[in-house]
Amino acid sequence: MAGKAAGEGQRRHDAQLQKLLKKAAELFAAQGYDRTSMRDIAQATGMSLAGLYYYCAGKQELLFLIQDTAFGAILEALHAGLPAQPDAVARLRFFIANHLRYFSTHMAELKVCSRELTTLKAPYYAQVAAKRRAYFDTAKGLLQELQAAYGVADTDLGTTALFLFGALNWIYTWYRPSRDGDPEVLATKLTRLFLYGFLGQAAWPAPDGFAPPAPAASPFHAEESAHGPR
Amino acid sequence: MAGKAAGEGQRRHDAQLQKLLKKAAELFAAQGYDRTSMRDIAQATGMSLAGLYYYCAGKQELLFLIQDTAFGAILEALHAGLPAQPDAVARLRFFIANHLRYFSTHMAELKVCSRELTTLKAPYYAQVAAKRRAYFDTAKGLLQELQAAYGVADTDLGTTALFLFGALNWIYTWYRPSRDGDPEVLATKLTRLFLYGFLGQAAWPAPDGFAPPAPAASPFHAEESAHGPR
DNA sequence: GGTTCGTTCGAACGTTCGTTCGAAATCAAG
DNA sequence: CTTGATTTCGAACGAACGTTCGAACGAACC
Repeated sequence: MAGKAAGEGQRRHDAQLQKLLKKAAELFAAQGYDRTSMRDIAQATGMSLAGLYYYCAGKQELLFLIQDTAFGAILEALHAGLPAQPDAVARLRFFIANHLRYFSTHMAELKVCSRELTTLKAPYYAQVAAKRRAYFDTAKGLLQELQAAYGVADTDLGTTALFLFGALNWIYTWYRPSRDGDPEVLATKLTRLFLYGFLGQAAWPAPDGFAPPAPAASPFHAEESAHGPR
Repeated sequence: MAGKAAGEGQRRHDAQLQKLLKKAAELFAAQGYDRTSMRDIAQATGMSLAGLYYYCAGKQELLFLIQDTAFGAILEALHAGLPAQPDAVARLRFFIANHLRYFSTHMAELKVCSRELTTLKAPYYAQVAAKRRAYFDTAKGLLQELQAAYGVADTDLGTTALFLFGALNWIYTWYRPSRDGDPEVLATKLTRLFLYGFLGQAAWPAPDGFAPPAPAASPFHAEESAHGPR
């Protein structure tokens, strides 16, 4: 591999690494990081135990690469799509839908991101934490927008954002594609629940699951929101 | 220890076991189950490594006892207090407050319950899962009550309940008593957010954190709910 | 003192872990 | 074929793991 473009070998090398990361993520997601041994990963990839170390520096680096690329991708997709959203409500729904969309296509990776929050150590931890912080701050910014636009009195946006993140990050413990259906439908449901609450959900007209949220002038329809007991 | 009531020795034995469970829970919460060794626990309790096995059958049983007693206690407190609540809204708030109250006094144990959901194996897992299921079903029942009382159209209560559990179970990742304050205040905040949403929060008059929720005839105050952009 | 019983522990067992290393295998280029 | 770089792997290392076992301890009873 001297004369040839040197991109050929590079590409193959990268492809092998991606396959390794994919299998590792699946095992970490299924059994947890600590209960997964390098021997498990070797067997799943068809490589030998020693062969793994040609593609990565160690077990921690595997976890780091999984988390870092997952957070990077979800952040990139978020910032790529946000500017096209017409208003604050649509932006929040896009944030939620983006999260669920990425989750539905990379379930193992995102599960590992949620479950192994504190597993990485000194050199690796900081970089992932920075991306997670950026992600959180973006969400908090969206809530601030909503707060300003609708005159919401909320003295403690951080806590509110953490409740939302809780609902999002807990999904990995129960979501089953066959049972829980399309991520877009789930995103609509969670957006409505978060914005209008369990008792006020009906106030937001449900698009049949897919349509972007109707950017109605007023999110409340007076007649519909006047639910009372009986 | 033959003539003496045999309750004296029993009591001391139990006290020692409780101390062991407490320390084990703290270590499991701080480092995770897998990263905590029996040697760590021995050192934290002042016992020798072999001495631990006089009080428990093994590491898995430690985790089992921690999870089983925690779930048992929170379930008992829940069913003890629910009947005194006047209406469906008060019952939901009590459920949330009960969870946060128990969390604030047994942070390590509940963290271990949330984080090590799938760690227990065959003989132990089923019993804890049954209690967790009972806890979840109680919450779902409360939502059904609310649904009936307020005419909420929600085709999928299970998902809604899981969003609520997500917010609750995620708290262990960020809650710091000094920063995040009283659990009762947090419970009020989460109850309002869940029932009325981020945009509808103001509809529920905020008791200064402690008072039970006002069981207003209508949860929505028409004038206040008519927030629009700007 | 001697016996008994509940309690503690040092020492070790067998296993599994992450990682390393030097040698083989593979393969395009000269 | 030979060369040289890239890729693979068998074998082993030292460390840490959960658990076991038999001996020792201390306090109560005869």
